[in-house]
Amino acid sequence: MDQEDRARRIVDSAVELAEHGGFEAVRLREVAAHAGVALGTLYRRFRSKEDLLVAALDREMSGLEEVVFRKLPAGDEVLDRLIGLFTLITRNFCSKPQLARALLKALVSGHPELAQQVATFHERLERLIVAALRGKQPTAEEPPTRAERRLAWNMDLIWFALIISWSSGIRTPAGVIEHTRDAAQLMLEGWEEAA
Amino acid sequence: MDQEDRARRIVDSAVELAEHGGFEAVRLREVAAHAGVALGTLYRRFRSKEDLLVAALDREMSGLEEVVFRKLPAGDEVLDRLIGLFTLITRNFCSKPQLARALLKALVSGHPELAQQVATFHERLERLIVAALRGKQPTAEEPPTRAERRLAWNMDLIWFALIISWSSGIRTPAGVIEHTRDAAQLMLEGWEEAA
DNA sequence: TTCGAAAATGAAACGTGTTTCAATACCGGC
DNA sequence: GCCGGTATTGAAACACGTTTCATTTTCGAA
Repeated sequence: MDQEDRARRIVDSAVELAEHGGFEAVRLREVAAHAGVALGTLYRRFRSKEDLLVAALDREMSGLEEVVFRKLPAGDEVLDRLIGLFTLITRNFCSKPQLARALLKALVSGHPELAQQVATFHERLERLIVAALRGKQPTAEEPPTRAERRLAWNMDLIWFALIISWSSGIRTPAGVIEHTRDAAQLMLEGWEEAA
Repeated sequence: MDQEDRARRIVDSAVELAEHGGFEAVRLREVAAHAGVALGTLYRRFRSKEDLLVAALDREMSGLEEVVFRKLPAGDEVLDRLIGLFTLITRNFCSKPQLARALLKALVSGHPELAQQVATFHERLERLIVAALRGKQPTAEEPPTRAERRLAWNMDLIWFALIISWSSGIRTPAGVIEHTRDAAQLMLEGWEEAA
């Protein structure tokens, strides 16, 4: 029951509560009680509710990375692999809607102290996209090319905006995937010959 | 001092407070006092703080539309006109950072009752983008083509994600503009011959 | 002008994020 | 084993979004 354990249990409790009732259901007194710690302990580890939920998002991303890197979406065509990746992560997010919306809300909360973590989230997503582009994980010897980073960068933004649209209630998961495919097609025009 | 007036003054007060102190500075008791109405009156017109701020965003968008439609960004090239538009709206947003962040926060808050207004925001932005693409406003006789809507749709998402990045503190206004240009170039490859 | 419904008011209350603080428990070094 | 500092606890308090409600005001129709 060291400090690590405490932090882990706090995040566990937050995730559990968020899965059922979303952002508002993550009542910090309840999180603390569930985790078996005092409210002050929670605030020693996490600067705010948003900070806590962003930590939870970090963990979710790790799970996603493990899934993706273990078995990269197959497909002979770049487009197929991209679509495979985005289908995977969109389904992954939307399968726990309340949790995903809570984590997204924290991510876009705009708290300045979370800026670094927000940046990291996008970097991790871009790494996944580059891996899907290539069909394998980039190595130190073969770092992402300029073109790859450009495309990953843009697809990250597109998917991010789409998942927020879903979170806002103006798009379905299927709509997110469909539009992501359309954007990928648009941006991949002229890709094969350039490669 | 009819109902319209009251609602207008409430939004006025919210904007004024947001300009100085951002989202947290929009304290509803203060908004109501500034507007000369009771708190209950505010809650009769607006369902929540986010609803109020989205109404303020609506008004800001009207101002932006007036500016853009009065003098559409010039340029012989499609790309120049697009860049002109996004430079304009990015500067417009970022010139009142606290206000913009407050309005964005409300926009992405995920409250289901705001879904329609969020959708409308994107539609208005897409209309501006199509106008910039053409160099003139679309008419009923010449509605946006499929290709135009596709591009506007994607550029809307890109810019939206970028402005949220700015709001999160991970990008500067110049970075937003720069990246928007890059995305526009990428998506405009093969545009001229297709037109 | 009068009447009734709708709107507005003022004030209180509630829930929850966040802060504070004194008291206590823990833990590594002597 | 003892000591000092650090982490934890429990509880209280504060701020602010939101709700409620009894009372008063406004306003259009008869």
